[in-house]
Amino acid sequence: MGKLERISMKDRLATELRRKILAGDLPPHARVVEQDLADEYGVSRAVVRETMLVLELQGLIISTPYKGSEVASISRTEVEGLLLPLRIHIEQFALAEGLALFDADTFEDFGRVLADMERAIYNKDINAFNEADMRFHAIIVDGCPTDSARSIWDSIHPRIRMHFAMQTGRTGALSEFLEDHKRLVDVFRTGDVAASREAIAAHIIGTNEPHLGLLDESA
Amino acid sequence: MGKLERISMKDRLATELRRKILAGDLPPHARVVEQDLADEYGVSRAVVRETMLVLELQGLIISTPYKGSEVASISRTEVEGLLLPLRIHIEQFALAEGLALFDADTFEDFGRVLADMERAIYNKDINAFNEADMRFHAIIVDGCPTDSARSIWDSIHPRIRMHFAMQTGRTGALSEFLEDHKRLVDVFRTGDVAASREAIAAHIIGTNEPHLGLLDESA
DNA sequence: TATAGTCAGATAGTCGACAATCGACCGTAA
DNA sequence: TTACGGTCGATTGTCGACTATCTGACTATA
Repeated sequence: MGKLERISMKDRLATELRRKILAGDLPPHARVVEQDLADEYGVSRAVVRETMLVLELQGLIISTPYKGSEVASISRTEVEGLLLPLRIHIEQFALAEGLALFDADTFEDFGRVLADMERAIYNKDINAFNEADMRFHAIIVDGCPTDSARSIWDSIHPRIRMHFAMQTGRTGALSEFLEDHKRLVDVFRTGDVAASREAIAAHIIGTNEPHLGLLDESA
Repeated sequence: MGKLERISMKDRLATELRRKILAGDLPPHARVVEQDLADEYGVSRAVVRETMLVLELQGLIISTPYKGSEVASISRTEVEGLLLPLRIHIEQFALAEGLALFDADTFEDFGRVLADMERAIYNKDINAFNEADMRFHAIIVDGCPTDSARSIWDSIHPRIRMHFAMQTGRTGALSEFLEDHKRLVDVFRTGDVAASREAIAAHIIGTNEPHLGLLDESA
């Protein structure tokens, strides 16, 4: 068993709950009770509380003192007006600072993610595809030597993903979406920072703006 | 005693520690031990841990599993390339969404902050001035009906403030800085969203860019 | 001497229990 | 009936103790 990595219960639980929220297993406004989660996952409430705090600061959970917590709901206004522009800026910054540091390992990572995307398309597993998409962009942000980039990205990105997880119209365009990522990697390989910044912005806008037809108009 | 507000120990401790960090009482790389804080403030380690988690997600603390935590240090690159642009975008968004909702109460709040700034200048209390400055911008962000604006602002702003707290050259220009805020409020009163967005961007850039002379070149 | 093994102290990770608070329900009286 | 006030269950806030892990020092051995 590859037990090399020592991950705290808090982080594992946060990952699991995030997955559930993004997959729709925990829909917006679903009530979340600390003790229930503690029982369900066999951990203490202290762990659950720290997990909830993380998710709250990432905007996925809203909690009220002595009353409880519930899954947040994200509005279109905040995604399009606030979160997406912030995300674009972060990823552009990460490329400006980090593109020159991309090495063979980095592009191997990209390759693995692209392969996972293909597999997800073959299996028609949209959650797996979304998870791969998230890892794709995480590689970009992690490629930057400035740690806050990843930290801020983490606090913004889940909300965006959650918003679009509520949409259903994306499935039809998955293969086109994959091609878009492949083209991005090609641009990165050239090492051209300005072109890469342009490309990532166009990618994020193009794959998230509803009027381009990748997403439907519901919600 | 005005014990109307019911604020959790976690939040009170977070505020206190943030103040200490920003005031320089806890300088970058200072070691932070949970049990010591628990003893010092007479709370349990659980409270301290949740506090530290908040500060870590806000980028003021770096913690390593089983090893401990220390106060973070912020680089000029990340402030100027990442944090300031993000902050400008957030406050512009908040004005776009919230300016129309500014009412008499809002401007009373601004008035109180401006008065506190004058008092701080009179007392030559730069920490009090900075605290008032933070409240000034918090009013803007809170004026926006989109909650994430404040939540993201909270996760970005402390780092910026921390960076400039390390600088010393600001004192001489405090009165000019106050006038800048007064002019901002005047623009807000006109209700002109575009002008307000312009003004806030100019304000943030102008009061933070070192080359304008408000700050020295050290660090 | 140099290296590996062991131990002890410090510190974070986790846990179960107690205290505080909230909201709903219920009884009573005007 | 309706408003008021008390009780009670559910849930979060806080605590002290136990466990796991890390680090550095000490020791044994080649």
